[in-house]
Amino acid sequence: MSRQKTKEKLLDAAELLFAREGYHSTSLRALTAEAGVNLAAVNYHFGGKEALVGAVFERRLKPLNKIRLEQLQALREGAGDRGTPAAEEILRAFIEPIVEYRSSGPGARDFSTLIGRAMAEPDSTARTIFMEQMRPVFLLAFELLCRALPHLSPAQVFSRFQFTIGAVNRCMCLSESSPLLPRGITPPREADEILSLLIPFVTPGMEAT
Amino acid sequence: MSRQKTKEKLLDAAELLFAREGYHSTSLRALTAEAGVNLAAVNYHFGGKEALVGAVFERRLKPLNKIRLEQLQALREGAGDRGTPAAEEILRAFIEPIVEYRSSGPGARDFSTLIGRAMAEPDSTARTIFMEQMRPVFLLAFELLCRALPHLSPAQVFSRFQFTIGAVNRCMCLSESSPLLPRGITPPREADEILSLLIPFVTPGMEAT
DNA sequence: GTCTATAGTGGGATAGAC
DNA sequence: GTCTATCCCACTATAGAC
Repeated sequence: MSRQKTKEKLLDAAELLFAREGYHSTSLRALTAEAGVNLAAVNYHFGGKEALVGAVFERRLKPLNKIRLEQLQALREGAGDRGTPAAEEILRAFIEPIVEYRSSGPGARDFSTLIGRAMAEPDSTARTIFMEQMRPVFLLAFELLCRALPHLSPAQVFSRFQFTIGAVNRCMCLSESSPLLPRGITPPREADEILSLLIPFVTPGMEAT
Repeated sequence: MSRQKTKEKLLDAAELLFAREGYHSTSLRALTAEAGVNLAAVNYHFGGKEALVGAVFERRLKPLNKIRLEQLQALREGAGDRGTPAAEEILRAFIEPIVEYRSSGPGARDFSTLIGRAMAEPDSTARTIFMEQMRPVFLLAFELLCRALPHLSPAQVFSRFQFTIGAVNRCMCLSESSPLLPRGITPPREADEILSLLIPFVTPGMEAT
């Protein structure tokens, strides 16, 4: 009866604690306590700690990348009408869903922090699952970008797209309490605001000759 | 007599293993074995594992940021002659040293991977030491950028500078074996090449109206 | 300054009752 | 499906001989 409940509670707690403390620093004891379930539940439902982090990524990333893929595919279809979609539209389809998602709740916010970390971490379950889920989205966006920017070599497009991902990623990790914040500056919080800073930054960089 | 030797060996091994396996996944046993020294040496020379990671960052970051600060200060002094230094020059002074440093050897390469991770990780000794060392460099670059881009608000300059850092950071983490690499693409390896991709990407983004 | 041996802790996983 | 109790292991840190 409460099978779904317990699994969900574990996923929520894992998301929160992995984001806040890191994977290795979070013990199953702390995790199950936070979730309000028994210590053995992780092993029963997921088979172990590693599999749990995989499930955390999969739960959020699947619907998110579905949206991104749909938007990118719509761009590709629609392109027949009026040539190639502009780089800005492609970048928006890639960036907007994650930025909006981040603002959709505290759980989503923790999750986006996790993503930021997964990209920097050495090979791990989290990284592998993350990359598997990202691959089709990344490759489609890359293909469209190459078409939109024929004056650049694929290698150039690839590098610039990586820089773009880095910029987006930095956003995901940026907290209000960054020790680098100069006096009087507050980083943007709303999705719209973040997008209206990010898109005008990455688009000219992508398009530059 | 071999005090310096042992300390250096430990720092080298820590750099390598922390970069490859992560901080928490690296045991003192593995670390001292890699360094070819005794298990107790870490505690004797550094006082513990945490202090060791601090020393790893300090050893590399101090000379690196000295170069960056000098270049930025030279830009500020020289600005009197012909107005304000261009955003591109400021960004180059910030980015060039780390990119060149990365190519200067395998140890430096591991270290730059560590930096990439330190920025995404939750609060830890590594992150604190890193931020302390970066602060003066970051603030001076920020101040110069604000002057070079008077059409932008300081908050805008801050966000865009953060995006820039994200793009640079992404470079530091990018390995040849990225699971996202499309067929036939090889990421750049030489410092010059990386710089000539990075600078033309971030400069137009910073300067955009 | 370096080593061995070990104390002391906390972790992931599991057996078996309910 | 949930719980308690426990096993077993790996780790950091330290004491004390050399």
